[in-house]
Amino acid sequence: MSRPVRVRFAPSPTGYLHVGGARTALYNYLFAKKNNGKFILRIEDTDEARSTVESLKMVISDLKWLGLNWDEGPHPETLEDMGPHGPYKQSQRLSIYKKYADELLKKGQAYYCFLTDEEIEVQRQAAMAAGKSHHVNSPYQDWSLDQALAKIKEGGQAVVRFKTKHLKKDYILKDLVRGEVRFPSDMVGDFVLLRSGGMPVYNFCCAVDDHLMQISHVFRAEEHLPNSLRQMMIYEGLGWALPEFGHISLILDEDRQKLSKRKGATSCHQFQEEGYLPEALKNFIALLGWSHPEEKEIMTMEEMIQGFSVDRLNPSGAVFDGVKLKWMNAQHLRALPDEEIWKLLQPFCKKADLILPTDKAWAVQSIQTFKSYMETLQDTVEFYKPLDDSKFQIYDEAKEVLGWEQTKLVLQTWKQLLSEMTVANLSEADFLKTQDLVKEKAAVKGKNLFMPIRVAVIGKPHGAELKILVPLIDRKSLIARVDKVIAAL
RNA sequence: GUUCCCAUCGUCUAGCGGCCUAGGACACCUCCCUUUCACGGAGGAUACAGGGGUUCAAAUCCCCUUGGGAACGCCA
Repeated sequence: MSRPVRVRFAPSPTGYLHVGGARTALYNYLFAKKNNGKFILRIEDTDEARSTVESLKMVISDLKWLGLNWDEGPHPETLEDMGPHGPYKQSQRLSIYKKYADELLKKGQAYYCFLTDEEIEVQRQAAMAAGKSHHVNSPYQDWSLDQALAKIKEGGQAVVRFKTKHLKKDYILKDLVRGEVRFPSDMVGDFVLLRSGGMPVYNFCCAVDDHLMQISHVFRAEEHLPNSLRQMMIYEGLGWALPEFGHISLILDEDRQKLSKRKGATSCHQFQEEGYLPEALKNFIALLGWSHPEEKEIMTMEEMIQGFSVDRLNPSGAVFDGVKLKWMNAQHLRALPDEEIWKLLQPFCKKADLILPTDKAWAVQSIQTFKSYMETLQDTVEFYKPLDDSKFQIYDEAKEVLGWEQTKLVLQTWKQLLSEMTVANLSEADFLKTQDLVKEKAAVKGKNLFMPIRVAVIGKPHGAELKILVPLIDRKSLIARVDKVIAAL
């Protein structure tokens, strides 16, 4: 209990950060912060075929976007190791793994195995046919180390396997979220520690690093549960004390399968591009498998940290509901100060080639106008499009309004009034006055009056209140729009 | 197939033996606000997978069944 809290997030860099990984990182982060511990980022890049520096940068950029800052690990900018337990990239720790593999080899707890893929496949087929679990049964497990070394000298290709046969017992894992989990030792076969090229495999590096980096608690996804048995065996073989483990439930898709890239957005980067706020994404994924003690729904990071505890982690899987995420994003977005929203919006406007006024008063006024409509930054751009003359268009949903018999008269009357004015932009009162005059002169009222005007202003019959929308557009532009709509009648 | 995990409204969840004729949130429906649409407000419908125990008392504990999921790699 006195052990200082040190947790880690250990992604393998194979692309942008997946939301499942993000949640694992988040829980580790929250746990560290809550307990005055350290949050460590370790890079599991021992799969040479899949790991790239580009991918590492992607993962790091997502982590940075989320604001999950780590105390030890690759530096967020330079990628250079920071912290006393480096290197933090497993590909740079090869000699360390080799050393412990040798130790296990010498103690007879691991052995060189010369089985080929083909031979293993034959075993597997036979086991399948017999309806048994297919674990490798290596004829080399009882070879002496010298015997194996001699064969290697002759050019033999060998992997190092952990010997499990003699381990006849149940391993009990006291899981922080699942309680006692009992694994029969024969649940796994002799698993690989070192590949034939000498590159270590996940379960081995993970155990070695967690121990060496003095990790106190391991929170990871449920899919790793069976790996825990292998890692427990390694810890036992090396005579090390186990860290605490907590296996978090899986995030599922609509079909209740493990959320995969094949179905919709799954990477943090995608959500960023779609205009989600990191605060909202974190809030949402935090609630997928955890709940605040006071059942808070919309939370700040600080509230999550304060309310976080392992016993509120839910062991059952959670379906990722994009609709709720959107709602949550809207809540966070609308809670932001107007200037802040405007600032966040700029990259999205730029991407859409929107040319908008730059003065602050206009910006704030426009944000207030659209605030109650905003869900993501990306879709907020849609509300701004009609405000850019070059992007003004008449939407299909306006067709019905254009077909009304009074529409032409209303628009012509309004245009006439606008033309007679001299102000650059109408004020709210100005607009209301013109609307009343149109009502009077054209003798049209109700939706037959304001719907055509709305279509002339934004190209569609639904949207924010006209009296606040109109002042955002200059008068000349308004006239040009009316002309366009009249021409389309 | 084998092993392990899981099981409350459609979804996320609260609930850790009596406060539960099961609470909240998203979504849905109705109404109010509103000369549109949103926002907001007020209501509504909807769940303890099934069966056995244990107990005075079970959504809560145990067992079985069923259903779902994951893992069984020289991936992580």
